[in-house]
Amino acid sequence: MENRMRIMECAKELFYAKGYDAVGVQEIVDRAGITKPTLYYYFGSKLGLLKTLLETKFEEPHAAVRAAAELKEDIRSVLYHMAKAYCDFFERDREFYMLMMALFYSARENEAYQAVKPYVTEFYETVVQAFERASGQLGNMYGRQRQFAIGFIGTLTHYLLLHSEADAGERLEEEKITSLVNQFMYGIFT
Amino acid sequence: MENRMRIMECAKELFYAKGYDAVGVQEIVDRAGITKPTLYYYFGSKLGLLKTLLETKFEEPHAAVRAAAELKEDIRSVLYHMAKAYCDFFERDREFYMLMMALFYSARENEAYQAVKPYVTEFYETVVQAFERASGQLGNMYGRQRQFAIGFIGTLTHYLLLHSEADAGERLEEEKITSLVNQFMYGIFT
DNA sequence: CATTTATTATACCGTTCGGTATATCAGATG
DNA sequence: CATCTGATATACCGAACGGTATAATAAATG
Repeated sequence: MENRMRIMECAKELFYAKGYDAVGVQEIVDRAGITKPTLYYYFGSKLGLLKTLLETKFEEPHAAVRAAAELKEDIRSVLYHMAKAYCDFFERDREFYMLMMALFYSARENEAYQAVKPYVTEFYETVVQAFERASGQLGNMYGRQRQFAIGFIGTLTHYLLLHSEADAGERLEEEKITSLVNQFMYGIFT
Repeated sequence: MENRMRIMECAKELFYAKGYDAVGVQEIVDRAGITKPTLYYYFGSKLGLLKTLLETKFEEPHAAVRAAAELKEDIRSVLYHMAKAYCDFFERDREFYMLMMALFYSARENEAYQAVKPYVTEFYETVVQAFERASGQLGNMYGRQRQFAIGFIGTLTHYLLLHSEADAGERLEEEKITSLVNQFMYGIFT
């Protein structure tokens, strides 16, 4: 059971750094200090390893975002809490977060994309629902809930992507999150 | 020379569909109806093929966005024209656009990411400069040019990503672009 | 103590990987 | 016609790929 976790951790690091397809099973087991049959004993296949990794690490952060999305507060507060939960997800395990994003943006026919898609879709629907619940506060949305959700997630994910690139190690400041949410809510003329 | 172009086209389709690492050179030459030495004659390596592909297909759309970014009009108009040029890029060759995005979101140590990074960075700086040029119109930006650029690009790219997923073939409506730009400029309370 | 069960390693499978040495072949050039 | 040059194919390279048959080991169980 200890090896099982070490394998997942090593796989995460390598998938993050080099990409799912570019990493060989041999490389993973070498880093973990075990041999191939051990990996196949626990996960059955390279893809099974990826799936287990996603399942294990996704649930908790997603629950946090969902909790924020379901808050019975005004939309400003909900958006802020969602953004906060999302950034916490990023902060808690940047490698896993970046790995998920890379997989989601990867080729549609690739098995790694197929594996991550349900998780990201579920997350995305959570945000759409938050906007639907806020219909009353936003005037007539004309069915723009999806568009808002896309803008919101797009702004956040893109910011985190470029933040992790530029300030590799630095903490994400609270006020930066507020500023992003404000920009999203009120636009750029403020 | 005809083979050269066919190889690039086939490579683009396969890289888009399955991912750079997941596609073998053999697969590319099979689809192009030629053999490996022909590919290596023109491009030297698999990575050389990718680099040539990016160089060949990036310049023109990027020039269009840069032209929009340098318009001497008010920021609303500049943003609209940039968004329009960007979406045209997407429309002209969705596969190539999606391939670029996938590469940019892929693992940092991966050679495919290294290959695409300079192009996306250049594009990104173009947008940052558009916001810098508009400083006078936006009040005090407090150095938020980068943040604005990130939000702008993030909203656009994310929208195109999910649009291409949902409405695979459908044309991108003009008014949708306007709506996105408005959302970005004025926020969601309108 | 004997047996079972979970876990791990040795050694190997056939296939595919990116890449190349060499030869051919067609068209242009002297 | 002879030669040269650009373009292409045949056939191959060693290495790495994902995956597995088999056996050993170690701890728990009867």
